[in-house]
Amino acid sequence: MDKLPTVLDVGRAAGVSRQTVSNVLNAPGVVKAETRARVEAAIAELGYRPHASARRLRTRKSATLGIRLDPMTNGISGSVHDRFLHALTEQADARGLRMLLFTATDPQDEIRQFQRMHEGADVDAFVLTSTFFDDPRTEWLIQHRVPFVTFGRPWGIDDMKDPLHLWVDVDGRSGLRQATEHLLAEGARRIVYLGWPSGSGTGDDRRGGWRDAMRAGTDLGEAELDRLQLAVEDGVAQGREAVRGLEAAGIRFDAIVCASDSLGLGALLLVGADVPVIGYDNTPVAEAVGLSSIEQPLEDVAAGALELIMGRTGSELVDWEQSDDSRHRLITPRLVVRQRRIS
Amino acid sequence: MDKLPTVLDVGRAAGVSRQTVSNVLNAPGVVKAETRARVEAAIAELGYRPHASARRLRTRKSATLGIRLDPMTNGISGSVHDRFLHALTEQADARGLRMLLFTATDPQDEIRQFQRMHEGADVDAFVLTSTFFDDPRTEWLIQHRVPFVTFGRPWGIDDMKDPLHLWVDVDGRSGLRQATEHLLAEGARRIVYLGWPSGSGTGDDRRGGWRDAMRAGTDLGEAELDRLQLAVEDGVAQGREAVRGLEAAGIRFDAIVCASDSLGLGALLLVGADVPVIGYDNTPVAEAVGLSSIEQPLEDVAAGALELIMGRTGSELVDWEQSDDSRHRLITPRLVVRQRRIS
DNA sequence: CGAATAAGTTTGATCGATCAAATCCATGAT
DNA sequence: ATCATGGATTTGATCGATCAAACTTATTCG
Repeated sequence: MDKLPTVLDVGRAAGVSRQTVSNVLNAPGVVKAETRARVEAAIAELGYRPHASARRLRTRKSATLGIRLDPMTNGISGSVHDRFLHALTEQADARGLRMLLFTATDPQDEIRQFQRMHEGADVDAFVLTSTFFDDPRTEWLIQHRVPFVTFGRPWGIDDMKDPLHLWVDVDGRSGLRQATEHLLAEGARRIVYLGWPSGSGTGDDRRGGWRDAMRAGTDLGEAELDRLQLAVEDGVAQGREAVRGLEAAGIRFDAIVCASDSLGLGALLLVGADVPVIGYDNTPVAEAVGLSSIEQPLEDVAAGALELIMGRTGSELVDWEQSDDSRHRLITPRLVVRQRRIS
Repeated sequence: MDKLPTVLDVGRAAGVSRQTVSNVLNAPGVVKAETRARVEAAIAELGYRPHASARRLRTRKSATLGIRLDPMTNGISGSVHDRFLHALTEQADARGLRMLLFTATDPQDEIRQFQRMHEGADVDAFVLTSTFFDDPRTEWLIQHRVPFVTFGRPWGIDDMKDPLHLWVDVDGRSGLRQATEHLLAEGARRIVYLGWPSGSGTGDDRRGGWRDAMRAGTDLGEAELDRLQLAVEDGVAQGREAVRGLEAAGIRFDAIVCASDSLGLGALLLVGADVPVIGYDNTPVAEAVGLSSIEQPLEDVAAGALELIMGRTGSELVDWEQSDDSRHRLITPRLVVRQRRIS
């Protein structure tokens, strides 16, 4: 046989019509058990595989999710996105879905890609990461009724509960609270928060967790807390310099919690072994140098994203405009305590 | 308009037939310039986008490459694969190609996926990474005439020049030679090679580079070189213990070159600041701690892979069984020297 | 007993594009 | 003036599957 077998060939071999073969594959329930067995045997014998493109043309579904691969050069925290992608691909695979990658230079370009891929029936839905304030991408997707789910809350005030916006996120506030409480329990009092400038939803959320725990667990006043709070761009060097500045200013502290492992490592490189530091993201770097960190359960995030968009187990899109289920998931991260290896 | 426009709609709007529209898209040369302009205007006006699945059904091409996402190896060096994936996706995108991800539990499972995706016209070709000795996957692909290219040489003795096996790889021997020569130039003499047990092509290749340079640049005998050569499994802890063992055995050394950044970091955590260490892969960890390392130019690897399989600029498969071009690319890595940040 | 109902299967049409062959038309050679 | 030539465009068929409706056959009920 030269050509690949089609439903017609299988039907002939099993003595049934093409549609029956199709039914065996897509709606086994309607076919008599005996017939089904015969067809299944023929499928196995001929090594038949459905032609994905033909099916997609007809059904206008692709069983494929699109996700953008960030340019993401600055290594260290890039691994979060990569690990999420791993988890997502594995779980999608288990549901018979596949992930189509693409890149884009900017949000407008990304929207153009959305359009192309969705209209061409390349993908059924999109998974977005690193959403930001008033994200034009989610607006476009909602407006054009293209299904999607984001890893990351829509930080705009109103969007937050927008029923059309499905999202999964990690509760950074809880993460920082855990980290801070852990240090408090170990006897630390003056705990520094080393984070990013205000404005990023994610960063503000994490800072909030530290403040919550400090307010509840110490008697430091707001002004004092302000002094223990550092805001710099992400990066190892930035983290180090920030802590250096703190020391130079003569501000005492006995532990540090950070918004990222990059910052955490920067701090680690400067302070003595007696000052505990906790990072965020639990990257390979943290593991390698023995930096305690907050682990984002990305498997759960991926599972949540798929669940929201495809239902609990299916590989078909859920009618998300009807469904009454909750339209988001907030996942609690976990503190990983490590024994320091450097410094 | 409710439905998306098709070639027919565009044709009607421009006063031509559907095939002419198709030609404007796929063979602009055969259409008269004036007509073409009219059709292009109609395309823009209606916002027409070709339906990818329909095109694929007819042409049996998908303009998509499949690549397996590894099951998340031990963090630190996993980033090489991820960076390669980034580079590949970006360059594929520039050619109008897309990358389809999948996962597999083992080589047999992966082969099953090859079959499914290829027969379903989901992908035109595959990109394989981390090939190994007598890899059943490449054998299967060759046997079934499925186009593919590997990142990594086929380490089997005969496969190496197999004209049906397209491959790109990084010249690890050159990398280690560069690293070793750099240290020799800086005055080191007794340079340790910290690598993996024999048997992996990649590892043996790298060790060869160190030995080349040591033979040429020192008067140490073979026996002495054997003593300076460590073979352990990859990992930070393993690297550290190996070096500790060396010290315990009373063997003197004044520099270390490694087969990976994991091993390099392990070594770094143990030796004094006066013993230079050079890792391999130039991972974010290396950058963060200031470990010198060997950078694999993954953009070049990705470009080479696409070039081999799709031709210099095209987005169509090259007739690789005919082509007389070279069927592989060996890329030279680059030493990145850094100022130590820890220890 | 005949008609309504359900279960199982088949047939015709369709998804949107491209291939292959046919048609049309202007030009130049005979 | 006739016919071959080649460029530009159109028509018919097809890729492989699924949908929607039609058809068979067996079963049930008034």
